[in-house]
Amino acid sequence: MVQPTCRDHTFEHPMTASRKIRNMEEFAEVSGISRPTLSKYFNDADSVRPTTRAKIEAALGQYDYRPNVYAINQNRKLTRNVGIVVPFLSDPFFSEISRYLEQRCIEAGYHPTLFSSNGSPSREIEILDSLRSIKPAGVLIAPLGRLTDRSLLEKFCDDVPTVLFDSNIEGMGEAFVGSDNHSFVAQTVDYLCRTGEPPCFFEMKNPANPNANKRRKAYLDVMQSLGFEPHVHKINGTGWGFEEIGRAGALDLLSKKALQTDTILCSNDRLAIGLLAGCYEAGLTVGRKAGADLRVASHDDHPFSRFTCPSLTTAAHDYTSVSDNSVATLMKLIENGAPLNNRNEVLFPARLIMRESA
Amino acid sequence: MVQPTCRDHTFEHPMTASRKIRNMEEFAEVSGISRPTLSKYFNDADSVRPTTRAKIEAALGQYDYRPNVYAINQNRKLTRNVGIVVPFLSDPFFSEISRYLEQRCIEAGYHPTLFSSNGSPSREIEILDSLRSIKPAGVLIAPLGRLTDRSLLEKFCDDVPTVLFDSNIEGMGEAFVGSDNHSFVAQTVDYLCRTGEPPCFFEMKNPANPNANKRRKAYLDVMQSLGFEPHVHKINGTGWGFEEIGRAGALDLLSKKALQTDTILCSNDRLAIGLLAGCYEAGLTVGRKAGADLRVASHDDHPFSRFTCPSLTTAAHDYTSVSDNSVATLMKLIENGAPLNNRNEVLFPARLIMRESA
DNA sequence: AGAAATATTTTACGCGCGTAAACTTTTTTA
DNA sequence: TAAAAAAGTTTACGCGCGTAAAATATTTCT
Repeated sequence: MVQPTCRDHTFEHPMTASRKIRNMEEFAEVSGISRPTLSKYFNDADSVRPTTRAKIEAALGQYDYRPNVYAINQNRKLTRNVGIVVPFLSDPFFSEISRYLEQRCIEAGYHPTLFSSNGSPSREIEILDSLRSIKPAGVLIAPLGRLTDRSLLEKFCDDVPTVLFDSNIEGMGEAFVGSDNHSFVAQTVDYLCRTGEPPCFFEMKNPANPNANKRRKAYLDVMQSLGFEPHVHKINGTGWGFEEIGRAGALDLLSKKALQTDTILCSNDRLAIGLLAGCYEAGLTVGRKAGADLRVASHDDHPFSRFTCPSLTTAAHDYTSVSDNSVATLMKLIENGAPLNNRNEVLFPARLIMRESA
Repeated sequence: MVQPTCRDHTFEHPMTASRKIRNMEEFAEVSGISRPTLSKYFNDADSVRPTTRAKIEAALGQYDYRPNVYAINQNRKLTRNVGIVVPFLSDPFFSEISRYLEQRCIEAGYHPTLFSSNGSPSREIEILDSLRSIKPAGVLIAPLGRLTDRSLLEKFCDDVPTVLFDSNIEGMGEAFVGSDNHSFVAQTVDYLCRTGEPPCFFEMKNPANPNANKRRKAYLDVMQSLGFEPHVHKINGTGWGFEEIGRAGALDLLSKKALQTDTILCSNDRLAIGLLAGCYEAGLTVGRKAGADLRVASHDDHPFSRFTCPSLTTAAHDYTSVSDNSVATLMKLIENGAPLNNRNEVLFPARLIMRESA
């Protein structure tokens, strides 16, 4: 293997004309603290006496030494690594929640690493393999759902403390933290029925995400309990291009004049964004104001649903609670050092956000 | 430290009732291949004789052994790790391009790790520190821009082969791969001027991203060369909530009736999305069709610009070329093992996407 | 101040693998 | 088929750090 030559120069830090520290041994010499104590310090700065800590940190200020991560971890059963796995990072919902999760892990003193399977089941498996090799203390995963290889994920969960979030897979992992889909749909349906015609339901034919199925069921439930007849429109399309699927589905539905009501409830905001685009193209106006052709509402409070035209009435995830609770649960698991007796499931209710579309 | 107890069970793989392999030594025993040869194999499967390789892979099928990543890397100058750093992963442009970059790195046999500084300069520095500790063979970074700590990044680039993408910082890193902002603006301005009133320019007052400045300059240039008077509207706002900034800026601008033209060119699509929302709220119609109040165009071809109402006319990045070229450049750097003689800069032109907004 | 409790130092070994050197086997070339 | 070349094996050492045990030093308590 070719070695870089020009990068091997001994770099002199401007504020310290001191020697370059190659390992903990050398740092022990210059700091006057023994290596085992240093080792303790780097694992937990509070485990050494304050005076010792001060000396170490003074030396750190001068010498810019950092323990070798690989050497630290190779001989350790537990690292402080945490894996965060999502199905599709380009989906703003997941990039948003990942941001929260990362933040919480860092605050808890862990090192999060973010992975996206980009909708590919094989990539999801590869990620689990990569994760094994970094010996994570724990993993937070929003699985693909229907496309997830259940037996492989199950084996993974046997070996690594794992908390599922967003997409539940029955019995998988030590815990699940997510949103209460029934609460989402109950609020939107209830609101729509109170303020106008009862909604039909707009969703993909074969949703990969388990939440979609729960939302449809909740829609049917709530409509029945309110004494209205439900109408479900299942549109074609696969993959993660929900906006385009929603747009095409809307155009198809509108051209067939298949709507029984002027109110559409979408399974999720990304479909709704596509549907709004389709309605616009078809020349239909959307909104709750008198004179509009349609009302559209949805679920998730996607970061951009605030900026659609009209802005989207939706049921919002409690991003903060979901991410706080996911991380807290994982930390508890890790610190317990053993699986929970029974699988934990926590669901957070939605918050209805009334905007202009319905 | 508490050790997990229940996870320590010796797990028996269903298809093989064989012993658990703990390290390369043990795998050498069961595979009948010596450890140094195995070591060669795991570093480069093609570096061993085909018959040997077949034996190893047969054993791998049975025993499910995987070398310890930490042990592999701790004693190595060069790893196959690659860092990918972006300023804001929740921005769909960056999540999209990260997806491409990851893919290319994997195809090239490297292990990409994705980081987002989430708009925070201090987090960007922390990421550089984390990166050092995983001894990356190279790094692809889209720096924050104006807020980036230049001297720290420069020091990092001295130590690690680094390619900048999207946001250029003069002289930083071995190469820059990005988009030709002049080409973006030239195409949109030219198109707008040919088809209606010359545009004014809509941007943030203090853009963190260097592309914004180049786009403004290009706007001024192109307008002058076409013989039109330029008008730049600088709106208030900081941070990465561009849509909201654009929306508030639009409402402010419209309420002041400060527009000199019916055509607005936005610095980027996210501002444009906010501006469209603002126009909608203000009751103005946007589009190229007769009867519309305003025309709006922009730059980036943000993944959602296809689904705004109306759909957004914009200048598209060549995502593929930028990511392919970034990764190819980095791989060349890594394999060379030495810095380039002179810094490489590659800019890709835009592709005008005509939609309904202008 | 003296004893007890707590921290630190010394010493020593191990982790899993990279890698160099010398030697042996297999394959290729003449 | 013998010699040369290539590949594999043996042996041995090192990487940087975790960590246990015993000895020593420091702090805290009575």
